Amino acid sequence: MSSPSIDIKSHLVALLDAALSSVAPGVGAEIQLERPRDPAHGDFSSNLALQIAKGLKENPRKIAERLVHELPRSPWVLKAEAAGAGFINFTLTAVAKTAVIHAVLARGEQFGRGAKKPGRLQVEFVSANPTGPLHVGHGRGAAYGASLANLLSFAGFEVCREFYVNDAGRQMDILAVSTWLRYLEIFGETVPFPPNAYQGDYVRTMARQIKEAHGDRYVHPAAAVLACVPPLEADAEAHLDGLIAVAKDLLGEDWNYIHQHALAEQLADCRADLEEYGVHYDCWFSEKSLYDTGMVAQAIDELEKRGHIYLQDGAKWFRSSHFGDEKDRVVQRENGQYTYFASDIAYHRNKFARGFTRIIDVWGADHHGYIARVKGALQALGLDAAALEVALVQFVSLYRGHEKVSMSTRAGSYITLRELREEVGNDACRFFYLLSKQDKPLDFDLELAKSQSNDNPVYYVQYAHARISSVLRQWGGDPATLAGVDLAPLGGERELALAAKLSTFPELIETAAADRAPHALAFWLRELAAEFHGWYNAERLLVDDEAQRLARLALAVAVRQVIANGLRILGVAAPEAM
RNA sequence: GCCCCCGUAGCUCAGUUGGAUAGAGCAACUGCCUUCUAAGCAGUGGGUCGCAGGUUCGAGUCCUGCCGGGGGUACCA
Repeated sequence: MSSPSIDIKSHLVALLDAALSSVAPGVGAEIQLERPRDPAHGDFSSNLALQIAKGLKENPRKIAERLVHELPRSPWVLKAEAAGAGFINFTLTAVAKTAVIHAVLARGEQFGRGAKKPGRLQVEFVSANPTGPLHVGHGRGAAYGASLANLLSFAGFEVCREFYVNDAGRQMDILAVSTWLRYLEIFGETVPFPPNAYQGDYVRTMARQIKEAHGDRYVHPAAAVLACVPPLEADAEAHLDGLIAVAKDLLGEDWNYIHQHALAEQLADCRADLEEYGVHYDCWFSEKSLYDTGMVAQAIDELEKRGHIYLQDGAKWFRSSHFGDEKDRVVQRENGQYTYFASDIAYHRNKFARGFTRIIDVWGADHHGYIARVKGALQALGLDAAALEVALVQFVSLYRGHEKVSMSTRAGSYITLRELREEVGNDACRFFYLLSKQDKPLDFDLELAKSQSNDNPVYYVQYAHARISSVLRQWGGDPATLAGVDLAPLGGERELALAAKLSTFPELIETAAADRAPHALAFWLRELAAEFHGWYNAERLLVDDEAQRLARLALAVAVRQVIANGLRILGVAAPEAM
């Protein structure tokens, strides 16, 4: 059933309720209990007296004292006292605090897992254009999204992790034409490489691969390519679009091959990168498939049927301004092509059609302007827009020392996620990202990350896990046999505090999941590790007295288990030795 | 101009949805390894919570207005 800590909480509520009906019959109040920050304020605290003081027109401190006086006795409560302005602080007995150790040992990996919750939930994250390697900004979205999904799953939700592949549209065309131009270069048919095409070396790599596989099959004279393309100087974007048009024309069916090859290469690289980073998906959803199956057209038709589409200047507009957006938006251009927004409408409509009851989109902060229009479209389609949550991940600014590293995907001059992982390490990387809330801009100093990689907080947490493992090796016994040991020898302040900390784990999972805040878990684990290290330094675990030794080992194993459970959610390894 | 996010210790950041004397890590300084891993521990110093009002028993937290930083404001994705 529920965790011991929650049982104790409801137990205390019952005690307070009894006292309340004795002190102030007929006065109703929602009894709140919280965990005080300051250990001097006990294990639980209630502001009940402060809440009812106004109605009773009495000094809250006096009410608190009377409530304390009327509290029924309990074997779990060591001390209850009025404090401060009128708080009632509870200190639990050692038995109540150490009970959690047995719970942890009994449930193991499942300790802290929330009860199964109704509904199906989707977390969509990263969803980067497969037009080049992932960069450090994606790394943040990946760390956040993956940890959030794990957290929600552990909290009891059914979760589907999804990557939306933007495999349709202009950006993919630009990648394909960039590849082709590099390919032509190899054969001496040099077309000036546009500054707004993809500059990265990986484009040259793909060009070489195509040459090795198919020789000169795709070569056309540079003069023919440039023949009827608008000049670069006049309009760089028109020039690039002209090159794409010419490429499609000259290559015919072969264009699809180059397009497909570039897509497959980049997507494979992206998947491998994320896998190495410990980020796994249940579903890779293709944007192109929305077009192929007619879902984009259907979604726009549906909007049209509902009367939310109008024609202007040859384009189809969605009346999003009627649904909270600043202005109306084009869904189908004058030239007949659908906009990105159109496929986004179809995509989100499809998410609902697949039965998700809660949809969490993790987007880069630069997309925040899309929230209103996407929600507006859902509403216009008669869907529950409130079921869509958007978590915005703010930008990562990369620094080398004091110098800001400029990041441009097209220019190819950026630090990739892979480079970052190699320099800093996967575990440190993921943990570092989670040490700041995703909705705040992050300055990531590479020099600092490297210099700090040795005392990165992640190692602090992992070290606690390794230390306990090491002690267990020295002890030589089977940790499983500790499940039923007598915990009475545990009475030290640090031991009880550590046990009390463990008992907050299930609550932490609940609130962190509800807040979509995996960073709260990272901070909590650091606190747990700190309490353990403090205890470890103050007391010896492998003492001569057997009863005490076993009790301490049981506590240590429980700590190790909870650290492992937490790190697993964050996608960080829990090493047996360091 | 309008919209969104942010402003907390020298630096990087938390702050339990309005609670008690605002906390960590890093950096600085002082101690602790012949005993289970010193990637550790114990301690010291460090604050006008951007500014000014307001709401109430009580504000870092909620409201309004300024100041400062970032992002957005396309028939791009």
